[in-house]
Amino acid sequence: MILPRSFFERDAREAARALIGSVLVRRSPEGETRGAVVECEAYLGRIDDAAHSYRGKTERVRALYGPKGCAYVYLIYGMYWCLNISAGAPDAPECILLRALEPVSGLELMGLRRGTGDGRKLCSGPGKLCAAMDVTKELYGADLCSPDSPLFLESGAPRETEASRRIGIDYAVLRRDELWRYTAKGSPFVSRP
DNA sequence: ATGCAGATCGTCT
DNA sequence: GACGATCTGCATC
Repeated sequence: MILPRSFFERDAREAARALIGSVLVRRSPEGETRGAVVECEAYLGRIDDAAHSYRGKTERVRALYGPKGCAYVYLIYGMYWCLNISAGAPDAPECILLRALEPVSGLELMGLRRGTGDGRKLCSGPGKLCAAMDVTKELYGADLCSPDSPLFLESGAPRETEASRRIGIDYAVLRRDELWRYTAKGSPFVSRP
């Protein structure tokens, strides 16, 4: 069952925690790949100095100001793409960063795109999962709640989750210690223990 | 196991 | 003009 828009129309922290165990599905000309979400982080906007929307609306984050359940894709360090899903109450520019997936199907294609055969490392990071799932700027703004979307989420088996500090945002003096990173307990597919 | 340099460019000040 | 919500390979302990 595809996750409805209402799933994302709530506090990004709640949606992020509930997202663990869901399955990200990518349909491309080369084939279909699937991965269960085992790690993600919530970014809250105006009150969160780690969020790209902390300082308001800019061209890059315009997807966070539209409908929820849409893709916010950005380039980091000039070479890796990162995938976020817009979430939050209306007018709240929040999002969920997908950080790691447990490969479910299409492993061969993922390996081809990633240049590795190690299943544990195929999607164990925000840049890695985008490479494995072929997520690029072309999917910017894509509606993940639409039936014919090339990228969408399916509900999965519930998993026990844990909360921890977000990764790589030590510059965010205000919110660096918030436990807004969620992981599937004990999963060997996360980006870090 | 831990650490660090380098790659590379769009976005924002 | 500076800096990333990263990843990889190579060096060292």
